[in-house]
Amino acid sequence: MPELPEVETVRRGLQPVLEGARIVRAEARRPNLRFPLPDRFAEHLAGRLVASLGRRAKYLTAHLDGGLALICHLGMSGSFRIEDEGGSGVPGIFHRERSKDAAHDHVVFHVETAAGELKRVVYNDPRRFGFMLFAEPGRLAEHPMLAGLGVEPTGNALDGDLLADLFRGRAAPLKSVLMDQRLIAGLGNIYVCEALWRAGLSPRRAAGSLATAAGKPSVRAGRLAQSIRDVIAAAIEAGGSSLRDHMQTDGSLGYFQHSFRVYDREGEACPRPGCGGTIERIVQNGRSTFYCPACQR
DNA sequence: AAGTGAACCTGAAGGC
DNA sequence: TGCCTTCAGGTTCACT
Repeated sequence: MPELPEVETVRRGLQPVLEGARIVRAEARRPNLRFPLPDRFAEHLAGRLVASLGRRAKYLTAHLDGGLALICHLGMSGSFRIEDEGGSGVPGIFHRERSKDAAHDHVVFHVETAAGELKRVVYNDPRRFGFMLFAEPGRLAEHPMLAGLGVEPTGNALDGDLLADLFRGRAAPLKSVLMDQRLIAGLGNIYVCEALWRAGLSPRRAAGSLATAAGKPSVRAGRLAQSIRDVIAAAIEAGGSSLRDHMQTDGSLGYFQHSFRVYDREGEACPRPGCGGTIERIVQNGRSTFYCPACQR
């Protein structure tokens, strides 16, 4: 389920259980996800205290005591859920669904929370595009997985001038450049489509066309930067997007998918007042792009 | 160097 | 009902 807003929602869901908790025992139910799990993965985790949970782009990070950090990526289908130890787990989920799902429960953390409760934190990932790796906590930013990442699309760092700089000289379409994690880290297929619609910019437009002569502000780049920040902030606020009933750590659903303006809306009328266009689906770099050819130029 | 497409893996949905 | 094809929120690798 994971673009940046979904990963941030997961982090916030895990935080109250994991921060200050002791990992009593960890289980790796298979040797690998996308990559092999680290050697002696469960042994290294047993007994550790979780100092804090963080996020960088779409990566979750956990600082553990004793000089160890865990880096986790949810891939395409990864999710965490929290269960009471010995209890029946998430309420409101059909048993049939749960037992089917359990085949993809790949990693289980048995923890004692700061409040002394026993919980299970279960990582489920049918497609296994996710992964977990160890790093040195003081050197997270230099870890190969994180070192090359671009700017976070939240906060003040992302403005029109920065975008114009990043785009300068690039012939590739806006869609592919915005998906490039080395430039902006955390956007994915949904939020790129949504941000471009909000900015009224075509996903096919050459990214370099938003750059201007040095020192001259680009109106379009400024509009795009604002749209990106707005849509990411709104999605985090809504608890992310729940496609295909993907749930948050507590079993509840994010609801930002109801705010999609173009994503997965091929053939529908463009929601921009007075536009009158129809949402189209095209394929760019092997991924679906949804946009309105009438108002996105 | 930059840009595109295939590969990784499983499940859901739609067509026939 | 069942079989087949297509598609899915991500990343990386190979190729032009």
